[in-house]
Amino acid sequence: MLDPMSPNLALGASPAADPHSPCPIARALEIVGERWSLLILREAFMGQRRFNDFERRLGIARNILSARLKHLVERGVLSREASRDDARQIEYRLTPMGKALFPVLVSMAQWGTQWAPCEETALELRNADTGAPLAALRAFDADGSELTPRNLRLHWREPG
Amino acid sequence: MLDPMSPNLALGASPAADPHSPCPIARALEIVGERWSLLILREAFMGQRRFNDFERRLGIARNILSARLKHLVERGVLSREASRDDARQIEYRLTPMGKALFPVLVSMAQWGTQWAPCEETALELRNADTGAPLAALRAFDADGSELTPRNLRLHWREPG
DNA sequence: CGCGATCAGTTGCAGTTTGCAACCAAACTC
DNA sequence: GAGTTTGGTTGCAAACTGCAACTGATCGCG
Repeated sequence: MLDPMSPNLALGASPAADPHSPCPIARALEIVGERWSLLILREAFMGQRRFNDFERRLGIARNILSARLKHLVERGVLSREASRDDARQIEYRLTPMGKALFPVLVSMAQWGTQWAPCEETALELRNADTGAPLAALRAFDADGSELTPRNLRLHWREPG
Repeated sequence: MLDPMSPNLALGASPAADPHSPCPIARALEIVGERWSLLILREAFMGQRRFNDFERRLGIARNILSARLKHLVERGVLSREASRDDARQIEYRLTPMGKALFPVLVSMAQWGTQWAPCEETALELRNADTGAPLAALRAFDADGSELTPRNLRLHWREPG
């Protein structure tokens, strides 16, 4: 499956979706990087829980939805449980692992709003208490200083 | 291509990669949601600019890399220019649109580090000036109040 | 200039994934 | 117990991915 002698195994190398990549971005993509996965999670964050609702709201093929939900459940992003009211109905809910993906969706939504504008962007991010719109995501380091793209650096750890 | 009468065109409906979706997340995914795209951008943020370097560091097939770079250039995420030193070498660089994707990569890297841990996570996010590690992304609203997952709400805009 | 090497691709083909539509079984409704 | 709803599965066609081999422009060197 993976050839350990491959020159590609130098740092950063990975098939597009390797769950054992040293890169956390690649590992995240193995879990939520397939087509539709993040849109399913968007709906989950907006309160949807059921197969038919995901299907209708997304316009996704049923077999694909089935495969994605299974994958997300296996990876621990969603939980799967039959409804108490009606044993036919399966409820898919965000786990803590799934809820922790919120910043990923927020950063994508903000980027899409700014850089891929549309006649009508219909998704809004607001302070639920005051209604104030979301301004921006900001990064801080362990000392509490704010980081900008200029001084926030992404790099491979030196071995040793 | 798109049937305007489709019941799926109720809010939130979209093929997985519809550039005209009212959802900015879907529009973002149309641009950077294909396999490999975010990993290519990771390398770009780490300073890579050339075709052969992307290929070697990612272990990606050349035709796929070619297609992804073309797509990212067409969408405005990367610029493509021949090197002044050597006309064979093409330099792919992040545009402002591309640089603005940094929070997406950061949020994914943080999530992957926390929820898809590995023997050795080798990607680090640090304050370039002090070396302090990144703590977290934080969201603020237009009034300057900090937002948490509890009071940051994602919802469809009411029409009208 | 002429020759081989390098760079950024393209092409052909096989295997995988996606998507549509039809089918299915269990559980609820009446 | 017949029909409906829910959450799937299956079969098949089309699109996408990936490997390997090929190409065409440019470069460095003698």
